[in-house]
Amino acid sequence: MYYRIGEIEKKMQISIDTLRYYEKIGLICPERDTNNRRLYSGADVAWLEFIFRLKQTHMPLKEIKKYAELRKQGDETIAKRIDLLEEQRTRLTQEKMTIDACLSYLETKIAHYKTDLIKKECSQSE
Amino acid sequence: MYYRIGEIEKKMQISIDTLRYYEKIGLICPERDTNNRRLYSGADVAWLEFIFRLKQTHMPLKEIKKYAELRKQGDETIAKRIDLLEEQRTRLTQEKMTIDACLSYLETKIAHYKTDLIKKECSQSE
DNA sequence: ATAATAGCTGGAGTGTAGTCCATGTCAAGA
DNA sequence: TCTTGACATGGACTACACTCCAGCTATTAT
Repeated sequence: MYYRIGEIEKKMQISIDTLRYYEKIGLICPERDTNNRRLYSGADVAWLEFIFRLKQTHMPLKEIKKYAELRKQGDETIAKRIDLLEEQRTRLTQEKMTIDACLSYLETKIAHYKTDLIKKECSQSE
Repeated sequence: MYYRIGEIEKKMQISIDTLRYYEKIGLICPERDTNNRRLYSGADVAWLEFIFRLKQTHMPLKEIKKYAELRKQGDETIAKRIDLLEEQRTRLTQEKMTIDACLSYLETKIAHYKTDLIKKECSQSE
């Protein structure tokens, strides 16, 4: 099953321009039909989904590209790819901790503001 | 207690250029000494810490600036500030879920690659 | 036959968040 | 007095990740 660029745009949340940009920087390389139009395979779709996930979690395209390069080089690079994925796992675990720290900071701040608000209301009703 | 820009740079992980940039876009407005040099108060430091946290969790400077504007306008805006902080809390909770989804995706992928590696080793030892 | 639709290319432009640089001022130490 | 160090300013430059545009081609619908 193949998809054309417009179908991919609708299927996933990636604009045609972005898809072409990703190709330009070497992230993805779909086949072409006889009229030179891009044909994205099921494997391409899976890869785009992966890219999408990595981007959602703030991996820069440069990093994603490293992984893409390894994919292109074939099975010899599987060990290296595992390394990259494990690094990313570590980063994400770290990031969750950062978020938790920020969340508790927010809670404290919100709580402070709320008591400020109550004080204000009291003084106004005097 | 006041700090000069070089001290702030060392104290926190923010370069002098970035500190001046933040001032330019109106995020922070330190006092000045008689020689026009910036003097950051303890409150400024606390505010920079807050900015740092928000940035760590990917809030764009524009959003941070909204909050900064409300701060400048004084106590009347506390309710609005609570709204912003609660929105951010929602976003971060959401983001944790995104990260978890990506993490389980990574686990699956790593597991697949590892079985691939084992297969490869077996076929090589034949 | 013609017009609309979907695609192509190369290249320019945009927004975000800095980062760098030339030039200048001021205070303190040798 | 002279130099060094820390600061100031305005403005140019950069990296990243798109986004837009002009001009072209091929397929489909009327």
